[in-house]
Amino acid sequence: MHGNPWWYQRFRNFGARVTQPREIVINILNNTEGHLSASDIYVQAHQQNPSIGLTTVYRPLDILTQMGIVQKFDFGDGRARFELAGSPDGKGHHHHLVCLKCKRIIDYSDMMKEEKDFLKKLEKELEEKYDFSIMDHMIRFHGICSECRER
Amino acid sequence: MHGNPWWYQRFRNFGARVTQPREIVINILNNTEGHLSASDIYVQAHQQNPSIGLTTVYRPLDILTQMGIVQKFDFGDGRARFELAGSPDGKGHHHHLVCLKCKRIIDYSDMMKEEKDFLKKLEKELEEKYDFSIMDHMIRFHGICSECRER
DNA sequence: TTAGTAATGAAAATCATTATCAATAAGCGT
DNA sequence: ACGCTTATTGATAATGATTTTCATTACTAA
Repeated sequence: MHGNPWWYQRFRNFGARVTQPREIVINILNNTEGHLSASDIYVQAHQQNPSIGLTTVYRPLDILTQMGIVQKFDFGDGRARFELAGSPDGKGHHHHLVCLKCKRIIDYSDMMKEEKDFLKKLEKELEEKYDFSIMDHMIRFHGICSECRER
Repeated sequence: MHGNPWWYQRFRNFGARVTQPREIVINILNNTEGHLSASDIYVQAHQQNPSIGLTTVYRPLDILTQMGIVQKFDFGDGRARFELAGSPDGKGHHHHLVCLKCKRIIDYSDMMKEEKDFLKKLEKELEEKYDFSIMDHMIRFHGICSECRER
């Protein structure tokens, strides 16, 4: 409300305090491209403030995920990946193609208009039928990327 | 072709042998409801054949996932979950609502006709644009279930 | 300022998954 | 059916990401 980042209020509503480690983790996610693992984030966080340990990266990530600010992914390479969730209709919104062989990830954001139309109806139906408050969604395709197909 | 299960040929095409452990794992997935973890499957497999160890459950699951016969999920409770993929238009086809608080999973299979229409177009576009062979897809919604909302 | 409590940081613990390697068994040709 | 070749298995040990623990520190409200 006073020039505070957009997520300050969400923290308060959630009953969570705004702390430096949490702020740092959000900023790293906000400023870095790609799908970051906990230790990717740790490296950066630790540079910014060497007192921050790995544990203190996991915990903010966990709470941020519960709040719906961060999305947690498992692409099958043995470590979790994190991204800012962003709003489902905002510009950063995208989904993933995952290669079953090499685990390569391709981001796409095609046909978002059609996706939005479809999901709007579907979400409405699901929320009513299952009495469930939908906060975000995730769409993923599995298959074989061009490089793996040629081998 | 001679009364063999449907997946025999897919094994051969993939260059994999048809073995008892693999057969047992597929049958367990086929006969059991829900989202089974590796050790859920191990318990049953070990009952059917006590010589089967945990390692020999993980390995078939891995290869079956690579073949696209099995889908591997991570719902955030620290262990992977497995399901027969089934065909995207078959009867078992469904997706998930995942509660961010209690991790409860709700299966749904609503609006499959609309989903199919939407995905058919989207997949075509993605396959061409990214030169990627799509084998299956996964849709998931995150939010808060009715029980968690009331607390 | 002080009490009350949430959050941190370091280290140790947990626990699912993977690697290793000798033993076994599929599938192929004969 | 027989043996050959090699993928697969099974037991164990190793790995490594994530959690737990607990004493310390830092918010927040009164």
